[in-house]
Amino acid sequence: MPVTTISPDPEDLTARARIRDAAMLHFGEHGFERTTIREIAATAGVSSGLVRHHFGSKQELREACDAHLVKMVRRLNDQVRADATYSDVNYVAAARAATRPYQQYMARAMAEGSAEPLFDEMVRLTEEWLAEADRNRPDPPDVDLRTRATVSTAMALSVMVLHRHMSRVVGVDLLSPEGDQLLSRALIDIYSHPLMSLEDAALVRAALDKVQHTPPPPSFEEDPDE
Amino acid sequence: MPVTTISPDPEDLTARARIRDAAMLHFGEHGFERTTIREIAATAGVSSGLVRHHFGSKQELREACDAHLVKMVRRLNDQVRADATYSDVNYVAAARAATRPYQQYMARAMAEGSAEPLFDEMVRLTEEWLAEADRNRPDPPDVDLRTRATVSTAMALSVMVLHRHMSRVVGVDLLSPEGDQLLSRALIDIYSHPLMSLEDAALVRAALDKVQHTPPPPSFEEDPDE
DNA sequence: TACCTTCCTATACGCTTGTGTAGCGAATTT
DNA sequence: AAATTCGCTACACAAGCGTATAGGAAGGTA
Repeated sequence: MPVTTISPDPEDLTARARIRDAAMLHFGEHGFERTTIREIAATAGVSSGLVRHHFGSKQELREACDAHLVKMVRRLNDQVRADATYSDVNYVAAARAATRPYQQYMARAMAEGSAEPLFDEMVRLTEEWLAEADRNRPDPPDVDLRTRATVSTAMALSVMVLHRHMSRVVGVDLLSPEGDQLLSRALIDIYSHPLMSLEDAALVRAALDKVQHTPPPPSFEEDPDE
Repeated sequence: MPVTTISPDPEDLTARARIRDAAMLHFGEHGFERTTIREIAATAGVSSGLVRHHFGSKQELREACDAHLVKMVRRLNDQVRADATYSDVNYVAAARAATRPYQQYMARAMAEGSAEPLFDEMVRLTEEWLAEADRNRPDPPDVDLRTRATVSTAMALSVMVLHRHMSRVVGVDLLSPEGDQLLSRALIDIYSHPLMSLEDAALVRAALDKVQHTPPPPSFEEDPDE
């Protein structure tokens, strides 16, 4: 399996890299605000001062993590694309499997509004993908490619961002290998079946056209007991 | 429009309610960690001590917000369901419009792993919806109803959770009325068109069966420059 | 040898935060 | 009318945080 390589012993990494990895671990697990520089330093096996020495501030450390994430995902994407053993049909699953080590951090970053370049790039890739899908489509799209790609990207990412809720409901850790199997199958099943018929879609569109010219959205009554 | 009511003047609310509303506002806008009790108190027009008096602790205040969110969404859901002016076909859009005042907070709560009961309830509703859709489906589902409902729910929530990224890319605030129009149309278009053909789905499933019995997922080489 | 840069630690500062406590006025109860 | 509760404020505290600074050890360079 050409893309597979042993990740180096943490002992072999430079302190800077260890700090970054520790930061991604903690940021991914507890979020940016709830993790302290001291915790990161502790799991990296260095002093807290060194964190500042290498990254300047907590915010800059986060940006370094984001940059590293983008770099890694870009590299993995290239690797998977270049690898002939992955047909383009199971490309999605391969890409998801590839980004597994960074999923936790990626999910947090996305949820917290960080990692903008990564989101943008994913939209770009989805655009290419959708543009191709549009060619063997009977009816013309109702909205522009960019918007549809954005929504599709968000949907794909949602399973990462909300994996805690999902795991709780399903009863399986979706970030584990078994959970990933289950999730992949569910995604395939959903992706290959429209949730709405074309007729219903037309009906809703018509309803939308009507609503568009009516007064602003409804507000609602508050609690009586307050 | 029967469901529409004027929301009461903030001046008319009890301090407790004002605090809760202010908390939902700030939590929704900046997240739980980044908002301070003092900020909440300030926008509620009360002292910070009163916040503690009414809610005990910041965490309990959050829980009160979650509870209120659940209550409101449940109520709005009942209203929309009971209202005959909404056909069940544009039910989804109506529900989204209905929850607008709470979208920001809801998105944060979901992303931060809070509001479990609400997610669970949404899954339950999606299960009912999917069960019906399953009846006019040619092929049998590959995974259980619960799992598919969970994934579908997460997807539906993604547009809320990632609305910042999406708005940035699209160039329109998706929480605004115009953005909502655009978003609705995009969702309808996506929901009414499978992103993957049944043949491709079968192919990927087959690939998954093969992968299932091979060694653990690939790990990747680290940066050479560290 | 002397000097400088790089990597790293130790310690401390200043600020913000959530939380605790004391107390006041008004309404309600007895 | 007295007592008690309730809504609310003001003030203080202890802890934890990010950040800053001073300095030591190692290694290269002149």
